[in-house]
Amino acid sequence: MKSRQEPLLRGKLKGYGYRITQGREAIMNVLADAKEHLSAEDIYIKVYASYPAIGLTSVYRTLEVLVSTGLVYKFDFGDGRARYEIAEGRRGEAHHHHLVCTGCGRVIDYADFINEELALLKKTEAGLSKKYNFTIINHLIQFYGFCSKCKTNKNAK
Amino acid sequence: MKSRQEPLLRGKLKGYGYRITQGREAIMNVLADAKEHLSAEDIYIKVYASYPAIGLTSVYRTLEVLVSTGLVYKFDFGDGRARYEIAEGRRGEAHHHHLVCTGCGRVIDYADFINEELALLKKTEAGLSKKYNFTIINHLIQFYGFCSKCKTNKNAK
DNA sequence: GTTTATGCAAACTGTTTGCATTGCT
DNA sequence: AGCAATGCAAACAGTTTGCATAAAC
Repeated sequence: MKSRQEPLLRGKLKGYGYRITQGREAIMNVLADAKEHLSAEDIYIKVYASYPAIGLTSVYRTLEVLVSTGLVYKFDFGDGRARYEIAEGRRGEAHHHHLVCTGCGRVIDYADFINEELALLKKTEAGLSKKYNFTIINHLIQFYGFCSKCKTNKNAK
Repeated sequence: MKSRQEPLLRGKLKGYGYRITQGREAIMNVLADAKEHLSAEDIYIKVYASYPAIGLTSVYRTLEVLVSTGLVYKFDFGDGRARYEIAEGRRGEAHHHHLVCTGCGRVIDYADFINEELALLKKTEAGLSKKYNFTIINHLIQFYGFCSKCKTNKNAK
């Protein structure tokens, strides 16, 4: 079921002067196919299935490269474990932001109001960039609260 | 120079049914007086100065309580160490968001466009809240990029 | 007096690093 | 051939936890 046309990241990474290794290729494929936000270990496990020679260290090092080039986003949802997500999905899937449940840790992607948000962000970025002489590469918008399940059973403290 | 009127958080914390201990009081005072975003260890050190009986563990535990009640915000700027900031400053200081330099880790608070941002956020929150049946408690907006110093010397990779 | 909070030390967890080896190009 | 990337094991850092003691209420 996994259609794998021209690998998305492969060419870009190469363009930055990095070598394409089996491990990196496998990691990029996992990221390209991922529907959810994956932790480094999630990625390691998925890659391991098709390429058992992989090491967790390489996953971290490759992710660092991908994040630093802006090809992959790194998120922190507050559970002490970073999550990674490809910047541009297979078909340039809609940009989205996150709703993070502090009760159970569930993360909901939303794209509602995203156009308005992006319009304002663009304007804000331009202003901030000028005022603070700051080159903006990326942004992060997250809402925290309680999801439908957790709002009912707020017994747990 | 530290004016300490009616402690801000004290009453609120008590209202939640928590006991007011010397350690907690000292922590809350440090947070109330803080101008910057403090890490748990920063707080520990500052509290230690006036109350050497404090333990780092208690700092963590108190912060957890304060964050869970919404009295204090917890941020992650990507350096693997959480930062804490009082939700409402001494005089209800202006709400702000962050500009995070991925080069040197510097964090700039900005309040520009904040009204427009807040207006949109409010609207977005209302929509999301309804659509996903999600109770929104807090939000996080951060821009990542390179500050004036780091954009010139991007030698370091 | 009862219960919550504390400090200490040890445990834990995710991530990073040193180094000799492998494998792209 | 030459240098970047890898894996392994060990180091690391921030945070959490168990437990007996102390302090709020």
